[in-house]
Amino acid sequence: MPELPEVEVVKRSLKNNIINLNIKKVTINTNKLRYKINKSKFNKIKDIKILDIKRRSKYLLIKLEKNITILAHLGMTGKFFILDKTGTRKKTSFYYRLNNNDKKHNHLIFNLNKGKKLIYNDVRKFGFIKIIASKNISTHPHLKFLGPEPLLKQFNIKYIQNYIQNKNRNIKDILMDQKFVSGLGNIYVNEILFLSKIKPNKRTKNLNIGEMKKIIYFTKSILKKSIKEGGSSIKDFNDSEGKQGVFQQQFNVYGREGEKCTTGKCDKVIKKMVISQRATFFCKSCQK
DNA sequence: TTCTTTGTTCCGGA
DNA sequence: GTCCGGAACAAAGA
Repeated sequence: MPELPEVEVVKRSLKNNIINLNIKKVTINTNKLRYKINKSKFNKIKDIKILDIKRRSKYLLIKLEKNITILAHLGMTGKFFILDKTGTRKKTSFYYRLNNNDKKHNHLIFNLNKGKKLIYNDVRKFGFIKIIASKNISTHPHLKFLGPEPLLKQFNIKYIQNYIQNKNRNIKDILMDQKFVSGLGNIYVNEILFLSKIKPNKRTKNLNIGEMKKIIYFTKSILKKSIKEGGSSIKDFNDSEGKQGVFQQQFNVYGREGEKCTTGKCDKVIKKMVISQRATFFCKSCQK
């Protein structure tokens, strides 16, 4: 369930660990992830240096020399981790929920110089990795229609007002729509609407300015907080020793069906229902 | 065996 | 043509 903050955390970790290394060889252990893997394209990235790592929405962009970019999406359970030359997993923050012995789901292995390996592991294979031309990134089908990054200034009141004009959708649906704003998933949208005190099935035409302001404020603040904490939408975040992380405890509504409302001013219980095809948690009393 | 989980895409009806 | 909601899809664990 990596959403924007988790992908950002992975990006930063990779940036600290593999930039300026060369790709020596790529071992591919599966025919397809979300999409069929084009093995011949991966064969062409031998002896090419990793220049930079970027993020757009929930996509990772590993920029290589020679106008090549590795485009990766983690899907539900995709993760990257790094092994050093002794085969020890590097102590970085981005390999949650990973069993050391789980070689079965190590689908791609990038052998780098200095004996390092970058491994893509994905239990459910809903993620994907593609090789694309760097110069075509903004027009690539996966990226072309993405809405603004929620942490940038383009995500503001005027933008929201303009976008929802003449639309009759519920606010949860539109926040999860990557064309409207890119990078939010089910978990963060549940949290944003709880903090904004707006019911998830509220029609966007019934939102007032104050509510839009709250959505913007809490979207930005919760994403920033989560990035700072190292990514929190992972249910069972483990550190390198396998100890459970503290972050999964910090959701206010997600996964809290039947528990007392966490505002502290309300004695009602968190309800769960399906809205926009996804598990939706909310407080009937606090969210209007 | 069925249900659940996710982001993304596609399709039918209005 | 456009908008909206629902279904489908991927894989695996409970």
